[in-house]
Amino acid sequence: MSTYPYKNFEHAVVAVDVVIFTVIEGELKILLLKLQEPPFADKWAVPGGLVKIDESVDEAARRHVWEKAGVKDAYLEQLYTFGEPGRDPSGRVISVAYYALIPCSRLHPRTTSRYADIQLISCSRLPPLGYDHDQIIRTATERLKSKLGYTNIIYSLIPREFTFTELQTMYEIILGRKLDKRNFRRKIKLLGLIKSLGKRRVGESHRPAQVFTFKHRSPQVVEIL
Amino acid sequence: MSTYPYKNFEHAVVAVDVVIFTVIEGELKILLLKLQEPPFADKWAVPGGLVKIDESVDEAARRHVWEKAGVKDAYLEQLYTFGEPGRDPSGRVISVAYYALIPCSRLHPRTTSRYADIQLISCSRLPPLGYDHDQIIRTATERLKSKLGYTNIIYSLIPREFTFTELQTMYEIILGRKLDKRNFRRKIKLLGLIKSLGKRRVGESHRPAQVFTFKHRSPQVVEIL
DNA sequence: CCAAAAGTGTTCAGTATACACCCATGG
DNA sequence: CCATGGGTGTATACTGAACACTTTTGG
Repeated sequence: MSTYPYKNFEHAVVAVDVVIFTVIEGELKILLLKLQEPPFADKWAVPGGLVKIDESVDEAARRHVWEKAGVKDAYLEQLYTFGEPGRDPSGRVISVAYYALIPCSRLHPRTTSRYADIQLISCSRLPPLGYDHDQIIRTATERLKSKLGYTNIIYSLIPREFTFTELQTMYEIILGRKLDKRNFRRKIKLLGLIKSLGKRRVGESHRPAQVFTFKHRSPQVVEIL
Repeated sequence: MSTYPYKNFEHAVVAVDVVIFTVIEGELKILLLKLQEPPFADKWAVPGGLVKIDESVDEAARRHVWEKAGVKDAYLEQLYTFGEPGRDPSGRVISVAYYALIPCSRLHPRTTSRYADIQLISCSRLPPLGYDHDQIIRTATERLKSKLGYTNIIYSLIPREFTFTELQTMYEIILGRKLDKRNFRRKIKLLGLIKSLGKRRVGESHRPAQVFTFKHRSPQVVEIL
């Protein structure tokens, strides 16, 4: 890096912060770490950290998802870049925020010595947060809700095999409102995004439900709601 | 900054790049600068530069709009952050891209010693661009088109006073397709975003048109198209 | 009187919404 | 046989799209 031209420029440094969503126990939850050191000791924060000199910003975000949630191929999307001086009291840090979607079945939170307490916490009962992470989480939640309506990204949040009711319930949990069963099923069928696996979910003290899966697991723009 | 904690971290630095749009001569145009030094001599680029240590990223973008276009209160919106290593051959620069909207009547491009050639160039006839600015411009153009459809931001691109046809033409130029006059007028009237100024555009060898203005000049989400 | 753009309603098709009952299973 | 969720169709309101003629001015 001897030719590095910005050596004498007093810079900001770049970090990423990742809001990791999952749906579990009938709620939309976020993976949070308990901070142990000042200036935000005992506050909570989303996973994040500085971007290394030789990795892309996307890679940095993916690395943090892997380190804290144990998943390598989560759905990951850049949200917004937060760059107010003063958002991090310990220095000029500009943060590129991301959000990730992980089905609860695949998520394995990992504690580390630096973050002894990692928890999935419901979006509707957030604890006091450090930095500007409340703002980041609000932005992420809005984006997720909005994107559910015009893309198929829910495929990345639901287990590979699911029933129609499970799919509908997942929408209802995230959107925070009830949907009409018949209209929902007609719409989803018409879009042709999912296919029946020809088997049934048995042993549940009611009529067995067909099991479905998404035909494709890649983001598409489609009018869902 | 003696307590600055990241001194020994080999960082990326942060820049902004701003795609400045205007509509003039019946076309959507972008303000471009001709680069004069390697590695992109004779290529073109959008205005941009490093973020200063004591300014927010938004402020840096606004500063570049002022320096190159002579406008202080343009509509400005963050687009996306481009952070691949290698996007700038001269060092690890992460760029937060913005786009700005300015009515042609208010735009005053300014040359500098560093950028002797500044031009407004049609989106449909872009010259060879340096860095990843073609990608940034594509992203900006898509966002602008999409946002026209569900917000009122066109207020920031049209002169303060305008006729109904001028408003419609501006949509048509940006979207690249014709709209139906009667449907368009009904929709806009129904939304109640604009008001007649009670005067007419005279002297144009056809029936005089009413002159309108936007009631409010702040971004709102409304279903336009 | 001719050219040019302003201004104005109705019809139709497609989509979104509201709504209720029978079915299959486990206990 | 009872409780529980699975599964299905129709009628109505609303919204978006297509479409043509008269008016007013300047030259």
